[in-house]
Amino acid sequence: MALDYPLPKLIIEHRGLSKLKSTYTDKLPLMVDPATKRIHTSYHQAVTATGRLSSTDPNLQNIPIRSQEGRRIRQAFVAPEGYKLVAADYSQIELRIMAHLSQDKGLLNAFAHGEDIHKATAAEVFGVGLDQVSTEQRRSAKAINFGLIYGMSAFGLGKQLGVGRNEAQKYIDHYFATYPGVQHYMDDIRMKAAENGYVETLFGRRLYLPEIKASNGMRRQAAERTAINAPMQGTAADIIKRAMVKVDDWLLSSDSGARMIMQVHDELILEVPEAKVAEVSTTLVELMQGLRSWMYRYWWKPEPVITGTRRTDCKRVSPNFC
DNA sequence: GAGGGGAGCGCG
DNA sequence: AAAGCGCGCTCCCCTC
Repeated sequence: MALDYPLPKLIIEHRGLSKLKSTYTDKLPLMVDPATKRIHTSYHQAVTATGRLSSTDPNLQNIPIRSQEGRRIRQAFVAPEGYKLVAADYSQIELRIMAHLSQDKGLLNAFAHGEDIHKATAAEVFGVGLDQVSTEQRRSAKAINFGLIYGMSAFGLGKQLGVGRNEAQKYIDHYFATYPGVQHYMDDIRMKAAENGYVETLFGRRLYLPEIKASNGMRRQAAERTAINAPMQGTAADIIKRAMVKVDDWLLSSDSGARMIMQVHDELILEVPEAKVAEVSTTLVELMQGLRSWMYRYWWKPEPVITGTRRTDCKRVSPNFC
C-alpha cells in the first residue's frame, strides 16, 4: 500500500526512523563503559543453529548501514586517536561455498575467472553476453543467487522480483539448466538430510533436523530449506572462526599494536596504529584467505595467554566470564 | 516488577 | 495454509 498511498508510506518511514532512534541513537550513548570510554559487546559461541556467533548488550552485528539515515549512526564508530579501523570481509563467501560443495563446473569457472558473479549468472540465465547484461537482469540474478542459498521457491522469488510465479519459475529452471551441479547438490542434500537426520558443514559440525521427515508438508519443507542453507552458512561460520584464531595468534606474536575488535559474520574489524595499516592489512587478508596457516607457526613461540573479559553483569555464559 | 510472546525492523 | 536462512532489540500486551 505504501507504493500507492501517502499514509502507509509515512507509517513505514516512521517505523524505520523510530527503530533507529530507540535502538541506536538513544541507547548506544548510555552503554559507553565509564572505565574504558568504549562500547563493549558480548559474543556468544553456543547460540545459533548454524555456528555463527551472536552479539548482545548491545548487538553490534546489526548496526545500520543499508539506509542513508542508518549510515549516519555507523559514522559514530571511530578509531582511537592514532589508529584506523580496518575491516576485511569475505566476498560472496556463501556462493563460493556452494560452488565448492556442488562442484558445479559453471559456477566454479565463474569464480575462478574472478567474474562479477551476479552479472555472470545473469549472462548465463538470460542467454546474453557479459557486456549485454542490463541492470535489471543483474538485479534479478542477484535475487536468484541469494534466494537459492535460502532454498527459496518460485513464489518467493516472484514476490521478491515483482514478477509472476510462472515467470519466476522460468528463471529458476534456467538457473538449474545453467548450473546443473547446483540442482544436483540441492536434491542430494535433501536426501542425505532425510537419510541421516542431520546435515553438516565442510568441517563436520552437524545440525540435526528432526522435522526433515515430518508428515506435515509445511514443516518438512522448512526443514529442507534449513538443510540447504545450513551447510553454506555454517561452513562460512567455520571459516571465519578459524581465521579469527589465526589472526589472534598472529596479533599476540607480533608487536603491531593492532587489536581484533569485532566480527560481523563475514567480516573482521581491527583497530590498527596508523603506521601499521598497510602491513597489518596484508597479513590480515592472507590469514583470512588461509594462505599462511602453517607458515607463521615457524616464527611464533606460543605462550600461555589468558583471553576474555571479566564482567560482573554477564547474563549468559557464567557469572564472571563472557 | 519480571518475564513471555508477537510484530516489526536492524544486520549478514 | 504457506510458500527465504540466521540472529537481537524495542514496543506492546499480557500474565503472574
